[in-house]
Amino acid sequence: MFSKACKYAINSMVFLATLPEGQERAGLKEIAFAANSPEAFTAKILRTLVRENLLLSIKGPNGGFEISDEGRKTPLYRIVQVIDGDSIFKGCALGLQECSEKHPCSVHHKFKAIRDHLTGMMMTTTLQDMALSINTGVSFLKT
Amino acid sequence: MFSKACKYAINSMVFLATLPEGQERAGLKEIAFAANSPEAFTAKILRTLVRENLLLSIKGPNGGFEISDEGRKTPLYRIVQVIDGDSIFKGCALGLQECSEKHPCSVHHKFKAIRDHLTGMMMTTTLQDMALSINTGVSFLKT
DNA sequence: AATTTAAAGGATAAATTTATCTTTTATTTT
DNA sequence: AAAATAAAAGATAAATTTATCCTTTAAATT
Ligand code: FES
Ligand code: FES
Repeated sequence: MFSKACKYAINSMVFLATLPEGQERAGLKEIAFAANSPEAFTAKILRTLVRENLLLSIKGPNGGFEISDEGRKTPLYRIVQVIDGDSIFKGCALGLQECSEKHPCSVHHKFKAIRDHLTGMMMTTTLQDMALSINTGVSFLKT
Repeated sequence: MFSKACKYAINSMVFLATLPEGQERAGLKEIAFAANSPEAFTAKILRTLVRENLLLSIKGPNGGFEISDEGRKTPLYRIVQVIDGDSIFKGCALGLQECSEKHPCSVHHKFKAIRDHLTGMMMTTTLQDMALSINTGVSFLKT
């Protein structure tokens, strides 16, 4: 469904979103541990998120990463789009170059309904929402 | 969503399912062309499907592949399961080792609904259904 | 200013997926 | 029986994704 890079990105962002006001900064090591992702690979992914202004990064002692205000409000959709592109939201299930009503594949109608449901869910679920669910003990970040 | 190998498998099977009674056999070349898939790679995938008894293969002159009766009735679900495994139907969206109600990730409830919808659709859509939709001109196999 | 800390950047490597090519085996036709 | 045909099998290669490592840059502390 999503690439590993994308899952690492989501889990890193959600972890940062769970941190309380005033101590929202975390270092790479801490993030990678919390997100269950390999450190160096995570670093690379975080830089992408920084470039997208979803994260702030601070160098030097006591440096690290913070989720930006924008990042906190960001829907899950955006993370997936940034890391994996939007083929999962737009592409044909069976590999036709274009998914369209005009030239549909043999599962288009059934598949589109599901894909749109997924898209809607991803667009309306923010990292903040996910973090809250974790902070209230309803769900979990790690296995 | 699905791997290329999986899309090639589905499109090859659907193509074979579109062939009319009495001339249901096709060679690798014809199949690969119809399914828009690379020939040698397709050959490898077809062998997997033969091993699963979803296809029959005949060597020698006028040889080729035919969809088996079992294959014709097979739900799309089975092709995906054989080629990609069932992580798409069972796995956690965010990478937790187990997807479960007891230890859910932060999108579990929302995601599970969608995933189950997908699973249901894939279980109830047979290759025959897809082939019929193509044969009646409602949908298309190639771009 | 010098030292330490931690991210940025870039090079490299491992693993997996996708793709191709060559030889062997089975089958049909001559 | 010999030749031709087409899939099976296995080796190899290219491309992509995942992962690690090393040097540079920026910032805080001493
Ligand atoms: S054309 Fe295949 S999903 Fe729309
Ligand atoms: S635990 Fe993540 S989808 Fe079920």
